[in-house]
Amino acid sequence: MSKLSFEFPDGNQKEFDAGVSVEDIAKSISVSLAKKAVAGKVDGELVDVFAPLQKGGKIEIITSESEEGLQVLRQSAAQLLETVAKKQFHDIKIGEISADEDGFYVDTDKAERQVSADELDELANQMKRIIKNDASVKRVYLSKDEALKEVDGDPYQAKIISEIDSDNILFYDIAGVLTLAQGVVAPSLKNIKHFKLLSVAGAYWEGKSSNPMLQRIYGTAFYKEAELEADLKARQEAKERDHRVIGNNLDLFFVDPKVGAGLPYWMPNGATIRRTIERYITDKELANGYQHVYTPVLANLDLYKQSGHWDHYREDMFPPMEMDDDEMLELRPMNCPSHIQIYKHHIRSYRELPLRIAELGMMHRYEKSGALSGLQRVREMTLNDGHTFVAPDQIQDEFKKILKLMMDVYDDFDIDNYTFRLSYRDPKNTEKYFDDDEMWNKAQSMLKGAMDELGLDYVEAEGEAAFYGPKLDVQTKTALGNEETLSTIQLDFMLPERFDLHYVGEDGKEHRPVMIHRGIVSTMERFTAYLIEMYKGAFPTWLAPKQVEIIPVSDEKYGDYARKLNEKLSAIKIRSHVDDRSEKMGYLIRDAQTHKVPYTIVVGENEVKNNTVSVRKYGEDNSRDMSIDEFVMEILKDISSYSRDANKEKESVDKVR
RNA sequence: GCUGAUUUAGCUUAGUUGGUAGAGCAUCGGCAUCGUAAACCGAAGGUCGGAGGUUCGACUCCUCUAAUCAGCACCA
Repeated sequence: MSKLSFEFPDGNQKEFDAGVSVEDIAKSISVSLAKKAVAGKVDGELVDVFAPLQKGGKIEIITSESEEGLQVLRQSAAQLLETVAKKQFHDIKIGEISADEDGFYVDTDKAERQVSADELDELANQMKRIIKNDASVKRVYLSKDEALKEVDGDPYQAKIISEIDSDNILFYDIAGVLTLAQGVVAPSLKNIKHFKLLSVAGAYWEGKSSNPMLQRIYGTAFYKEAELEADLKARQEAKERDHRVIGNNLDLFFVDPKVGAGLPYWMPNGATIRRTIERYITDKELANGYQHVYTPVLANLDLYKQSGHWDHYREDMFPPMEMDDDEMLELRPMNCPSHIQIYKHHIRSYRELPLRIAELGMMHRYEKSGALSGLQRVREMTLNDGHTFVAPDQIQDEFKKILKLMMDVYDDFDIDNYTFRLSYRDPKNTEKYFDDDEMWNKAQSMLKGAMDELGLDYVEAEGEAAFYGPKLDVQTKTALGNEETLSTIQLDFMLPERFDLHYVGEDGKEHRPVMIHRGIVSTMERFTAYLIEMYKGAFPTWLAPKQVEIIPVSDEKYGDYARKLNEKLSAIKIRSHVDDRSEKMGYLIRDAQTHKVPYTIVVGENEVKNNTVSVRKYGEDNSRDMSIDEFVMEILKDISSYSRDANKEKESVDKVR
């Protein structure tokens, strides 16, 4: 029998006979380790404890303590859920089942009616019964033919089996039911003590919308009760962070179904936040060499035919309006063609490059109804858009400049939880994109090269590019954990070609510029939603709709002092307000706190006498007495520094030089 | 768009064997003028998302439709 060599995490090497299992290997170290082992990991791949190993490599024994141990627990729970689902519904079909850092899921398909949320409790009870009475898991290996026979009548399982590259297919026998292994299951189910079935939702088979939709059952599981409870609590808290909830509570925005889905209204409070962001980013861009413009939201459809949007982006566009004189007008889905018109309006010299055109450009996209979500996904949005026209040899430099600007802006907003994603076209589905292999390859490698040169980490994703070029996307997560793109920088060789753009070079000849599309603070809608969730509605002073709430202890006696103070603050553009409603002071303070006003000022007898204010900052329990001038100094400094800690400044900007 | 669920006063929500709706907060009116998270009393406010149907009678049952939510697919 041949020998296999294994290397342990501590560097030790050991040899075993081929066909040895992880359990055997663990036993050779210690019996207690073998007992604790829930799986093994060979060369980075999880394996069942009992699986006969056919090749050696780096080996790790997985116990409940590790990340992978948790994954095994969840996979076990998923496989158990599959078992009870099969017992409960004899005609059920099973699609993909999976476990990850968020929990686990099992895809099901039932002829009559899909599994409903009401049935989750019953399924969970049956899972518990098996864990209690019959927790052992037997391994059964079937040949491919036997396996296909076993899952007869279930096309999804048959498809999965047919794609397995082996004639030795592992099934788990749980309580007398065979389930195809779609991951690694622990030796026993007795560790599944703390789990919860969370919800059901549709999910396309194999993730393709052309395929039938299955019913996905979501759940989660932990080794420790405290961890499960913490997780459930975190899910609850995520809902409290939801920008739609906060937006309603703080009266920031709303969507009226009678007016239209995905068409948000900004209430004065939300509008103030948006206006502050807009002023900030406009000033920032003007200071960085951008020229701000205004261009029409409507244009002749021909413009979007020439740009390629009509061919490649029509699904996301509103249908054109046919006018009396047969002209077709289109609501723009993107601003790039508009800025191209600005570029083309004059003959451009190489001396003007890079030419940076920016606009808070309103666009309309016909988003699928199911995609709409508060301010995160809407049908009318205003993008912090910018297009730089550069000579080919300026691409790298301009890319870096944009990235530096972006990180500078992120610092001002305290955004530090994001990842870079290089988004390429899908090589298998090229008809979605402009057809020019050479340009795609060039643009993609240029982007990658720039990122590598800057030494920044990124992930690469095929099929995420814009139809006209590859992009660098900045990916963030919403409160509910969904990934979304915030900022983006896109390289475009196509539109300059399509619109026959040129500039006059030093040599007096015409040259083709390259376009860089970029959005720094995303759309006003999405960015505001992101900030609401990030700050949990407690906006830093410079962004807060109301910065100061002044509360007189008694309106009759101290109201005048409060109003005079308010005038003084308002005169220097501090967003201040006197709450002179005839309510008890405690009530007014509570109101200011629940609305997360950064500064609450109480004025009464002492303050009037000493010409001072009693200041309570949001998040602090104690109030401080200070003179009015001291307070003005403090809040002005707070606003001008974007409410940042002085020592935190400029850290990430330095990363991009 | 798809699967499932939901839709009751401005907001949050109660209301199952079908007999035309209760509450808290907010609002308004009184009363109180009060030192750091909700004083007290009273009033007004909904025909139960919309349309159609079954029924003597529907918020409660059925059909269609719209929107919202979870997720999938799609995306700033």
